[in-house]
Amino acid sequence: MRNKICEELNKSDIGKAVNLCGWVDRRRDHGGVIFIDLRDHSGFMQITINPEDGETLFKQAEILKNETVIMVNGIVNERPKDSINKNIVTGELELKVKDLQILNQIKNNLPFPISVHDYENTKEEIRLKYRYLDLRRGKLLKNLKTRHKIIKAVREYLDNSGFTEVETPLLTKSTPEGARDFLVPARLSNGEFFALPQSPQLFKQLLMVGGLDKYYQIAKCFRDEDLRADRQPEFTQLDIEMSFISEEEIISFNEKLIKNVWKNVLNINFNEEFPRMTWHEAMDNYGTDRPDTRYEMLLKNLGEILGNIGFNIFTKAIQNGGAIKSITIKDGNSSISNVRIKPGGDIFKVAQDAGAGGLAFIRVKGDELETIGAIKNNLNKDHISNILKITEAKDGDLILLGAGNTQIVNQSLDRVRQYIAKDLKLIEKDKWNFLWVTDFPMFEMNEEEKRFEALHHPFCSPKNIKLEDEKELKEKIESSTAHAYDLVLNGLELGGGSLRIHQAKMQREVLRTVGLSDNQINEKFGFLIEALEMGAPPHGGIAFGVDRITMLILGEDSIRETIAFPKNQQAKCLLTNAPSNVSKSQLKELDIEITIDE
RNA sequence: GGGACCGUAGUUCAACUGGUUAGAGCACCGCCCUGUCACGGCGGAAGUUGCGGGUUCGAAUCCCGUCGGUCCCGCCA
Repeated sequence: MRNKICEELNKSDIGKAVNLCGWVDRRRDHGGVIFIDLRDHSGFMQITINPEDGETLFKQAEILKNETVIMVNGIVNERPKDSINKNIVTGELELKVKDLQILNQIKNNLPFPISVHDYENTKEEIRLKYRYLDLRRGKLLKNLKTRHKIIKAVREYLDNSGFTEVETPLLTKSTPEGARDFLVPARLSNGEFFALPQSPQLFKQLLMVGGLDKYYQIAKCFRDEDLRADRQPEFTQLDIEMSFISEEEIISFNEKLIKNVWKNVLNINFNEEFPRMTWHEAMDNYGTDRPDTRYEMLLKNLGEILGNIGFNIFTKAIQNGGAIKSITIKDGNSSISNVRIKPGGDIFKVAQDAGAGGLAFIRVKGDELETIGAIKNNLNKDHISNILKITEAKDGDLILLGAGNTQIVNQSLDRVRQYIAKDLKLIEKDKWNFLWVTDFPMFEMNEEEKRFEALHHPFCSPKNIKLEDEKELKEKIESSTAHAYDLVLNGLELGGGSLRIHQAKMQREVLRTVGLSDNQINEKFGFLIEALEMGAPPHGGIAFGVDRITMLILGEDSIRETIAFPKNQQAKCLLTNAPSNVSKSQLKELDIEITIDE
């Protein structure tokens, strides 16, 4: 059909006859001469039509509308010197048209403008409904190409490192804990359901038992939970698993893999090793397990000083086993007013929304502290100098304080820290702050349900627990640390992994600890435990969020900008109108009845 | 499940404190124009202000409800 694409053309083509296909991006009709910007996936080429070229041809060109699909045949000409357009690659050329064919006509009034010149901030709702038009606008195509480049770099790297890509089932078994499953009715086993995988976790472990040694997969995963800008019900993981491997080996290998992606896609080299931090250090200093290290304002512990000065809220916090922590805002006295940090203020509200009862503050003025009387009156010189020392606060700085339940103090100061960093524009652009967070606890207490939950998942291997000592196994496992690690980038979790449990006895014990009965364990995970009994090698791995990596590399705010056909926030596909009703006969075949009252 | 913000022409936006016939750019339709490149000029059509109700002499604007959208919390082993 065509023998060239627009941006392949250069001066060496002058005088040659070529066929081009594409869309009418824009028509400039001067009455006598008509210019058309022809657009294809590569870029633009101006085509020109004069009345002398033939009456039929000219009349055809006169009525061309934007986005009409055309094929043109003509001679590549050099443009007159004063008509060169430096803004486009083919700006020194034009195509003198001999023949023009309309391959597809368009209806009037497209839902939104396509041409880059009319690129407008279109409502996402209609962008999703007409996703194919949105794609044609170019930005999304560029994003998809970057995504492809990332995946290609990953595949090449892993292939060169001896990995095999294996597809694991999409129709699989529902498992308790974790996210809600998407269920699929199984016609041949009436009344029973498959679940779409939340991750290929157990299958990749079974591949290790099968001796595959090094596995990866660009895996679609499904979780039926509410959506966010960085969360879709179906998303893509880069899933990796290796056998006979240590935690250190996995971390350093994957660090190289990620560095390779940044090198290939952005041509950025990281010569230093990614910094590391234990989970406890992260929680202590940042109040979160995915710290954004692009800015300071670390959390400082003031419990020892302020816990016994006689200020009731502080005293209680410490007595109840909680914490008093602070963040220091450089020059906060001038940048943040009292209105904002007192009840009703925006910063106060951020802390409050995170569960904090309030937000105390201290303003440093010279070597004096300015704060409410109930705090100030109980501070002696030693207190003051210690506070200044720990908070590293100087004249003009503002110290914000949270007191109470440690988790709530951490969470609220973390949110306040992030909020202020954005508000005061403390985040430098083009920073790539990777961070490994290690040594996650195996379990945390779910206070509502009064039971332990796995912090990562119940297949992580606990550190330093001896399987032989029955008593130690039971006693120590609840408070144990996992061989688990997350890779964090600029405060966002890129991926996480662990060494897995490869011994059946340990796996049973961990599943018991998260509250499963032996019956439930056998029913839900019997196949895994059986496999572990038959010569499972020590193994471990990691999974990265491909959508998130792509989003960060592109500098987008939503993973929807990295996915060809994403769902909206109600988990609907506005293009196809899925999900939708199915016919009665379909339901009958499955013995399924819909019982929605209203 | 909860909170915040939003919904005006095909589209992007405007319309002051509630006050004429709800305006403008692009797109669309018609006419003119032989070197433009976000071409230009003249003219035209295009609106149940998401929907329903209320307050008012008067509602795009205020109130209530509802539908839709985005962001966030919960949730996401």
